[in-house]
Amino acid sequence: MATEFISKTKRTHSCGALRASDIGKEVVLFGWVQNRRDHGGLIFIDLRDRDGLTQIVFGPELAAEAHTLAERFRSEWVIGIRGTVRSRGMQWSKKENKEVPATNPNLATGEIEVVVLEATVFNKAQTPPFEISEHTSANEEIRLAHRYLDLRRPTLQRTIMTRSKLNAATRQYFVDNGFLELETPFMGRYTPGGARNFLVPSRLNPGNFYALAESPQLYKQLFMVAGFDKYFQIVKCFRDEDLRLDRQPEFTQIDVEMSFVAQDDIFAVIEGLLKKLWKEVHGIDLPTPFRRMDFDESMARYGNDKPDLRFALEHTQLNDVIAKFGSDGGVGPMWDSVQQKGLVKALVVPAKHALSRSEIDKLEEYVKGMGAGGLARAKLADNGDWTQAPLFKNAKPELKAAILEATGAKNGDLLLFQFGKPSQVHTIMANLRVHLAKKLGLIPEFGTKDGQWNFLWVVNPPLFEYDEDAKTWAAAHHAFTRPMDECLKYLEPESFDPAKVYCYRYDVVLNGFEIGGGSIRLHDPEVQSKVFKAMGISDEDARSKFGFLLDALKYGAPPHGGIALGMDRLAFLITQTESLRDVIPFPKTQKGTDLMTGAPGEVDEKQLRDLYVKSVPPAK
RNA sequence: GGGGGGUUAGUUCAGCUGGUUAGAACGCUGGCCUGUCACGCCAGAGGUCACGGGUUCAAGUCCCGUACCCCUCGCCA
Repeated sequence: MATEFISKTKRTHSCGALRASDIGKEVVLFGWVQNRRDHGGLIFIDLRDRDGLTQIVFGPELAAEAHTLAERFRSEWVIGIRGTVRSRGMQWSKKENKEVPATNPNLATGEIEVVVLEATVFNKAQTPPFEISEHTSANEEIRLAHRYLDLRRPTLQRTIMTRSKLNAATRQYFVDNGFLELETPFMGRYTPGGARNFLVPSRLNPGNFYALAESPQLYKQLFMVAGFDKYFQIVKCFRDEDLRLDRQPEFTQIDVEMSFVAQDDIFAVIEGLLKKLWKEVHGIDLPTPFRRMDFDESMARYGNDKPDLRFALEHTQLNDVIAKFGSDGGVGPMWDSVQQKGLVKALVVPAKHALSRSEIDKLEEYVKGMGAGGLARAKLADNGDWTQAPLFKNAKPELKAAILEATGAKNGDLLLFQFGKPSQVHTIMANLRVHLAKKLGLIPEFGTKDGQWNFLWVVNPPLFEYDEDAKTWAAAHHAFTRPMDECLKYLEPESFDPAKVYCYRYDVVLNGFEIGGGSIRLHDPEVQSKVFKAMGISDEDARSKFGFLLDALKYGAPPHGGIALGMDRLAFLITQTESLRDVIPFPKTQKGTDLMTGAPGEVDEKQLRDLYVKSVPPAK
């Protein structure tokens, strides 16, 4: 009967389509039973598909057979109905003390209902482990285990459909602008450096492994060498690193590379794309060009290279102030830190956000969790006294005055300090800043208030960073980034100073999340060789690691550069959801497992033998 | 690898200072109900208190360990 129904009776509308203008039409709807309200006589059912909800009504005298069937309907049964669209009846309003139209303003289809003439059941459903609705409160673990049910919920359906829209708009944008969508291998050769790779054993080549691409970086540069001067791809990438709220082991990038361009050209292309995406999804016009900030400035003021500019709570670096007074300042630990090439930073919490002592103690616990020794503080009393500030007990008044001047702190404000190893001080203060902003209600715990889209380009970072362990200079990002022309002299032997080499690298940041990053590449083999030399990598080393790319650059490589945007992060931010997992249909847990399929799982001994692989579980 | 939070009914949670038969809401099952819309009313079923040890006359509750989930530092060129 069900199969007969579906072959004879074709769907005429989705469950979100019908309006008052359709009244009188005979329609066929298919969908899931969201909800049954059985009045003994009349039965109301909200029928759901991905487009919305439509109220359908079964009356005993209208279609007795369908009504009898509907008495047995339960949540999530899949049914089909044929019926007539009609206006909803009148309803007695106690509030207004008169008859009012029984419309439901919460539904797009709330002006109408479909009175059923014929109904069929395609499938019954077990009672689901959680309610399939907008307002489910089931936790993520149970939802991930039944992801196919979670994906049936309107919220998730909307974000997944938005993602589809982002994909379509992205392709449209690049194609319209003359880009070619080209594909690159997932399985490639392992290249050292960067993220840990997932490895795939080669059956045909015993003992050898493919690496899953952590990005198409090298291939897209080779496309430039080959002359495909505008490339894009929406592509999966794989990185075997620890997961976070905004990191999954497999994720999607919008990968872009262009020839004959300078940094500004790439910015314009990406700003155009983001403008289009925000217009498409939110109907708003993002102001462009985006703000730009030097990497060094971002580190100094915010402690990282992805500052959230929706609020202030900026850092102040106090090294100069502390150094000016030296050991006379009376704050020994800070002076020691400055002498040991450490960093001293302060953050002012304005008086209006008054924090209790126990709240500040909680902040101290929070920063200790990141390895801080403590959280030095000074509460400025209304008379200007420094209270709760043991560190400053012997501090010179002039030093205190200088700190106030540098930070702009006023009576009633709270000063928080970190000092020590620069990278650690930056990280702790950067996280403290965001943590405080959430706690003080300056930004929401997650998501984005409408209109608060703070885009930013972070530009001009140093090319190298010093590797304390290896005692060498290493590429801060990758070795194929072009140094700024005015910095090239610091690669020459007579004025060698890697710390002063800045480069054409850029990150695009939105509300504290890095949504993309790229660089202008090194296409000149001579400069490339100097860069390797600065890192202590010989030509032979470089050749053995990146030989094919270095070769390619010698055969007439055009100047080129590119960027990759994190599609998942973009989707997560644009949909204002809580986590990347909300915009990935089948995401993995923090340990990289799939709670639905049970991946990763064990395999047969024979499968391992075929691959010449032996499994050695960790000793307990 | 480190720090923090969590795990009690199908779901979300409460369960105090260790003390009789572990509760609530929603959901589920049955009944009643012709204008509801997260319908309403009545009744009922539903528990390996994550797992393993330990302390105790007595453990959901205290201690130790393990597993899993979440946030985070490290890591992510």
